[in-house]
Amino acid sequence: MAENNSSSLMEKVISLSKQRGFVFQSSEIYGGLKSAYDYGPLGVELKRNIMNEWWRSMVHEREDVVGIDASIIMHSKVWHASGHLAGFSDPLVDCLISKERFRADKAPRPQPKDELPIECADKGQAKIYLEAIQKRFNIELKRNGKTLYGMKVIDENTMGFFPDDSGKPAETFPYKGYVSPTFGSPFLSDERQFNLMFRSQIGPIDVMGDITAYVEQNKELDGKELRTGIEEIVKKSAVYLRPETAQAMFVQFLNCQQSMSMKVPFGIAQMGKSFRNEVTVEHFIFRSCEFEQMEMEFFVEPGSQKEWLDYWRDRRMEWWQKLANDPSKFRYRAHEKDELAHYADACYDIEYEYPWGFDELEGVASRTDYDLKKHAEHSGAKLSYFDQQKQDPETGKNGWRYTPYVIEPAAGVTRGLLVYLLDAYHEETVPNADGADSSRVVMKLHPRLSPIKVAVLPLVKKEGLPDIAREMVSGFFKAGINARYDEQHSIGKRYRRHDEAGTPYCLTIDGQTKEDGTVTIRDRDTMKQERISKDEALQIIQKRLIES
RNA sequence: GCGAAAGUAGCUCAGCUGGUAGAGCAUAACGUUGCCAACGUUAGGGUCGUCGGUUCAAAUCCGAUCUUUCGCUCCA
Repeated sequence: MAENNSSSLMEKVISLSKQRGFVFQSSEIYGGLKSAYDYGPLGVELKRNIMNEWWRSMVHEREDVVGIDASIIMHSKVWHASGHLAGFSDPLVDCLISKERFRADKAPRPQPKDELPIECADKGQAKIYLEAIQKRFNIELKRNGKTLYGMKVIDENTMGFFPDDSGKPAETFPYKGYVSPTFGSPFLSDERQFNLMFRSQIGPIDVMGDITAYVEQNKELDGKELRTGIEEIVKKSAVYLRPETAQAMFVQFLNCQQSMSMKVPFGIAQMGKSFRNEVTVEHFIFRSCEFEQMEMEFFVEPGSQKEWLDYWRDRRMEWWQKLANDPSKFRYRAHEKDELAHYADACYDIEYEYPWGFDELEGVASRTDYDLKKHAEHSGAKLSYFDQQKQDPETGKNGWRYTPYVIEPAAGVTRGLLVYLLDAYHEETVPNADGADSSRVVMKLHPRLSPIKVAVLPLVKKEGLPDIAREMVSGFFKAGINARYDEQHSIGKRYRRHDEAGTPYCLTIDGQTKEDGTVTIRDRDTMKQERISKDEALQIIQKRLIES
């Protein structure tokens, strides 16, 4: 088998995705929309199959997990309680010279009397920046190689340009208290809020009307005051697209627990779309603003979270590996303390070795009781659990009321789809009809993930063979198996086409079928064929799908 | 957001210094063949990402913009 060059594997998978109908660029005929993707005829099947497998293993096959499907738009108080509305808007600043954008709270903070050298990447850049500063601020900094100097912090709010050693500034500027991390530039824009959640307005009356009226009535206000006023108006009817599906499980914790009489430990699972205004989008469908998640919140007794964290990490790892050709490409990595989100006391990332290196596929986090407590606090609901069988560890009395701890396996569907496309892609050298080498591309998707399970192919388009094939196809449909009739082109070409689509089995109807009622079944991976009875074909394929 | 590269037929690409677009594969039809990318004949398909500028003339030069890829930054 020819080894794939990993740098071009991504390109090949993207190209095949488009050609075979797995993934298309969104709005392509209008020039495409930044990092939004559509799932094509095969992609939608693959995505659903991944999600169905997840649902089956996480919900159907478990007595201790129930599912929900919550709305994408939730009460905006949910996001206040979860901390998303605060945490989502980080103040960002642009360097006016280099155009670098960075987070103000993470920037270096030179103190009064400190020099403010601007370290450029090279001499050429230094010259360009020198000119830009001269043009914009009308001061001529000194240049030494790739460093520009002459700026100094005077006090907390002021910096100055010191052209000589006299100690007197030729010009002073307001100082923001920090400089840009890469160049050390103190020439910065104001801090701006970048909302990472998608905001919209609910209600039929456009909020622009209220804003216009407000602005007209408050013409004397300055920019900052106006902004605050407008924010108030907008926020009144603002709704947000969920940035994760998890919050719905916390908010519906009591309803699920009570309606289904669930006893801790138990979980609530959900699959669906989430939305984030990512700062950067990258790697095809790996990170995009609209994405799909498969999340489960597993509620456990306080103190047992470590044990359950390990349990779910292992279960999830097994699941990913079971459906892949190469389990060695998966690993898990414990988060460092400084990497942990504010709500977590431990976290594992399940990572996959993508063409650009190991990167996240699923996070298994121990979220403590943070979320339930926050929602209890903000909503006034009693989001706790009463266990009659247990003793309260503090009072020693029978019956224990506590806020459950939460273990959260949160997987990206879209990332999973990318992983399985990458894992499935194989190029092989196989003999052609004359025995010479020819190459074939085959998507070795797990049969249960394959968009099409079985292709039924009449060897020729005549002698009644198409009728037999179509009859078999409808038999598969009745059994709930996605089959496909295909009569275009030579038989060899049809096999190769279904190799690329990842179809695991091809049934071929030939002249002998009419004589003895047998067909050939061809295996995608081995390319081996056997003759089986036409009437047993459905059973045989059903059996292989279950056992695979 | 910054830097670099790219965008020409469904796909992969060619098109040299400006002169009104080509190949292979793919697609469709007919014929022949009949088990691993067959052959023959024929056909369809591009306002060269978009907008603007220079020019007698722009796929080609210039500017802007959108999109993609890679690197940086970011990823609560």
